[in-house]
This record gives sequence, C-alpha cells and structure tokens, in this order.
Amino acid sequence: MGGKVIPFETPKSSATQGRILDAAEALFMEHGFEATSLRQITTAANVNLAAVHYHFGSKEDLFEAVLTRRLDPMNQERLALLTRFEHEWAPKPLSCEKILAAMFIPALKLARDPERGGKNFLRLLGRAYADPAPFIRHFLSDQYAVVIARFKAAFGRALPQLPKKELSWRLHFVMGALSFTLAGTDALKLIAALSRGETANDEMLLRRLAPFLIAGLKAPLPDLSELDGEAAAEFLTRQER
Amino acid sequence: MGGKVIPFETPKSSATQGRILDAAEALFMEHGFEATSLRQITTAANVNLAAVHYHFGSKEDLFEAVLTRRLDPMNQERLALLTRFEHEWAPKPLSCEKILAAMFIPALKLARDPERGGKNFLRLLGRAYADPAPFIRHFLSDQYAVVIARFKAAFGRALPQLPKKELSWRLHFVMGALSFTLAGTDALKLIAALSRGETANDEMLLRRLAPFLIAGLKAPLPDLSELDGEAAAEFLTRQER
DNA sequence: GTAAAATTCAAACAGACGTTTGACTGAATC
DNA sequence: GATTCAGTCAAACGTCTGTTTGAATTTTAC
Repeated sequence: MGGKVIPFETPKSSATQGRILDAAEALFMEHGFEATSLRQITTAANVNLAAVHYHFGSKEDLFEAVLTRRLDPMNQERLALLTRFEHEWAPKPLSCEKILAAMFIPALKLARDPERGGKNFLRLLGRAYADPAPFIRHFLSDQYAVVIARFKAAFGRALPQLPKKELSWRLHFVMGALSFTLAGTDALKLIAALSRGETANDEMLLRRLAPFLIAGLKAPLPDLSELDGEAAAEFLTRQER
Repeated sequence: MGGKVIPFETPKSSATQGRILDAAEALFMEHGFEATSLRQITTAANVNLAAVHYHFGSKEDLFEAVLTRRLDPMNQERLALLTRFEHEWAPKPLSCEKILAAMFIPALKLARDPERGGKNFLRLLGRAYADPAPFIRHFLSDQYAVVIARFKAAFGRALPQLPKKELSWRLHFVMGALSFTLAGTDALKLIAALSRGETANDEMLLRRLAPFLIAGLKAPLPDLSELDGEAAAEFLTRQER
C-alpha cells in the first residue's frame, strides 16, 4: 500500500475513472446518494455522461466503487493492526484502549491524507451508515461483517464480565457515536454552536471521542430487572444520590 | 387494507391532512426524504396529488410538518420535566442520570404510544439528524436550539469539572449514539447480526444506552498534550498496562 | 335557497432523472 | 494498410419528479 499513484499509468481510461470517482466522492458526501445526479458528477469531472455507465455500470455501482476504493484498504489495515497488537501482547488479552486504537488509527491516517480522500471520505462514510437505501446497507453490512466480528471478539476478551448481548449493543452505540461524529462538521453546529474557538480538527476530535467510548464500554451493567410497562418510565429517575 | 376511516372530529379537511401526515411519516421513515415521492405518499393516503400542496405548500413544508407534529410536544415535555426535576432537587444540581432521564422519558413515552407515531417516528427523527439536506439541518437546528441550550447548561452544573468545550463534544457524541440507535433496527444487523434472541424493544434499548452514555459523560479528561502531527497516530497506543 | 368559501379532482406542465444507442476516435495488432 | 477494440461523445430514450391550473364538488354562511 505505499507508493504514489502516477496518473499516466494507463493511457487515458483510468484517468477518466479517477476523475469520476473523485467528483462523485465529493458530491455524494455533500448531498447524499439520492440528491446527487450523474449529470452533476460528470460535469464536475469534465467527463461525458455515458462514461459513468461505461466504466462502472450504474449509479449504484459507482457509489459502491467510491466507497470500496478507500474503505477496503482501511479495513485491511485495521485488521492487520489488531493482529499486530494481539501478537505483541500475547498471551494477555488486549485492553479496550488498544482495540479502539486499532479501529481509529487507520481512520486517522486516512483523514490526514488529502491524497486519499482525507476528511471528506470519512464524512461520506458516516453518512452512508445512516442512509436508508437498501443497497447501501447491504453493501456496508458485507464490507464490515468480517471486521466487526474480529473486533467484537477482541472486545469480548477485553471485557469478559460483559454479556455477549450487552457487548453487541455497546458496539452498536460506539458505531453510532463514531459515524455521527465523522459525518459531522455540519451537525456539530447543533450543539457546539457557541463554543467555536478552533477549527474542528479530526485528530483532536477522535482524541476526545476515544475516552468517551472507552468509558461507555466499561460502564457497569444496566439494571434490567423491573420490566412492567407502566412504571417503567420511572426507571431512569432512580439514582444513588 | 382495512377499510373505513370515519372522520367525525373535523369536517373532512383535517382528515385529509392527517392521512397525508401519517402516510408521509411512514414513507419518509422507510426511504428518506429524497427517495420518497409525493405520488407514493398521496397514493398511500388515498388522497389527490394536489392535496399536498393545498394543505402544506410543498414537499419540504410537508416534511417539516411531519416532524413538528411530534417533535414540538416532545421537546416541550422534555423542558417541563427538566424544570420539574430541577425544582424537586433545588438547590442541589441535578445528577447526570436525572438530566438524561428528562431527555429519555418523553422519547420513551412517545415510542410506546402507537397513536402518536410510536417507534416509527423516532426512527424518522434519527434519520433526519443524519440527512445532508440543508433545509432539514436548519429546521432541526432551530427546533433544538432552545432545548439543547437548557440541557447543556444542566449538564454543565452536573459536571462542573468538565471544560465547556469538552462538554459540547460529549453532548455531540451523546446525540450521535442516540440518533443512530433510534434510527436503527436495520442498522443493528450490522453488528448484532448473530445475537438476535429477543426482538429489539425500545425501552430495553434506551435502558442499555443510558448507562453507556452516562459513563461516557463522566469519563476522565482526554490527554491532548502532544500535538505534533507525525507521532500523533501513536497517542492511542499508550496505556497504563 | 342562494351565495361564498373551502376542498377535491383529473389533467397537464416543464424539467430532471438514469440509462441506452450508434456513430466516431485513436492507438495497438496482425 | 486493414482490422480490432477500448474509449469518448452527442443525442435521444422513456419515465418520473414537484408543482400548477381551472373546473367540479362539497361545505359553510346568511
């Protein structure tokens, strides 16, 4: 995975493909899948409209290609990093911090490299997670199945006292906070509207997110005892005081 | 599909309006704003196509009306509950648990009431949070400005040791995990694909989410000391061991 | 009972959409 | 030099989109 991609490696075909992918990445990120038209993409890429179908087949295929280009290497890197950490610490189980690091570091590296999509791609990815379109959900589900299984197993060893079902939910929450954060920059205005001192820096952002998530993962088990529907609304109001 | 809807509350206008809102709510939730057409909505509502523009003005206005119908009362209830809690505990500051309860209980009540949209509306709301469309972002920003300011102030008193900026971020993470979770049911297949024992119950879900978020809010401050760009990728790898 | 206002309806609007077609280009192969 | 083939291009395909119109209908008011 090292190495600069030289633009004239193939006569002209891949130059067109690349321009389409770049333009599509930017526009999909900004407006979402449905709200982005192929004409916007081909105009921005200075490419003929039919080129999309010639090179990719359809709009959906193009979207998947945009995602695969970055996502696949990043997930490979995540798995490799997790494996490396596990070997370094064997036979002791990895800590939550270390496992989360294996998830975040490849994302950080990608975010810091503008040549590989950088920050924009992470925003696109965060949005894709929340997109209702079935083909996007299926695609992400397939892409992440292996990765999530590996990381879930690792977290299971790091948090042996946590029931499997509880762990599944907490990983779900982690993914939620993560994708929402990555998709952010606009969404953050909702909350941090006043406290805009510095520009939102991706690295700083993930540095703040990590302790938050780790604390959540390590949280004490919830009390799921009283399940009567009526008084259930009061469950949250109890506190130790 | 079940037949006669006898409208005896208002002549007929609001019966039409209500059917449009109900159908739009269901379809927007399922497919998102862009991917849902007015023809789908009016067909599902058994209403003429032009009725949407007559009663609401435009597709965007209809979407806002769908959201406002449920969101406005829920947010009012949240503020009222927070105020009640604050009075009950005055002059002591509220705990995080209590503040989160003021956010969750109205959402839970809405989720449990099928007559008022129930679970479906919360999913729609979660999706709206992640929608790139500018008018949706502006609308939600306006709707939530007051609510978030109140809750942020309350959390600030509950966590006095936490810097304001840090609190803003953590509230952002909380909203992320919350909306992602609410929008879920499909997304959870990504992670909890194997552990499907019981059907996902909204109440159980929020009961599990609350301890996770509270632990995150109370997490120790992140170490933001070394900010050099190169070795920064290693920051997460340190651990106390 | 009649006038006025509110609502419904079928039909059409202009434009954008994803996709397909068939002719055209230019370099590589024999 | 002829043939082949991946790639580009302008144009059109049929369909769907949100929105508007103006007449028909129903409800309300006097």
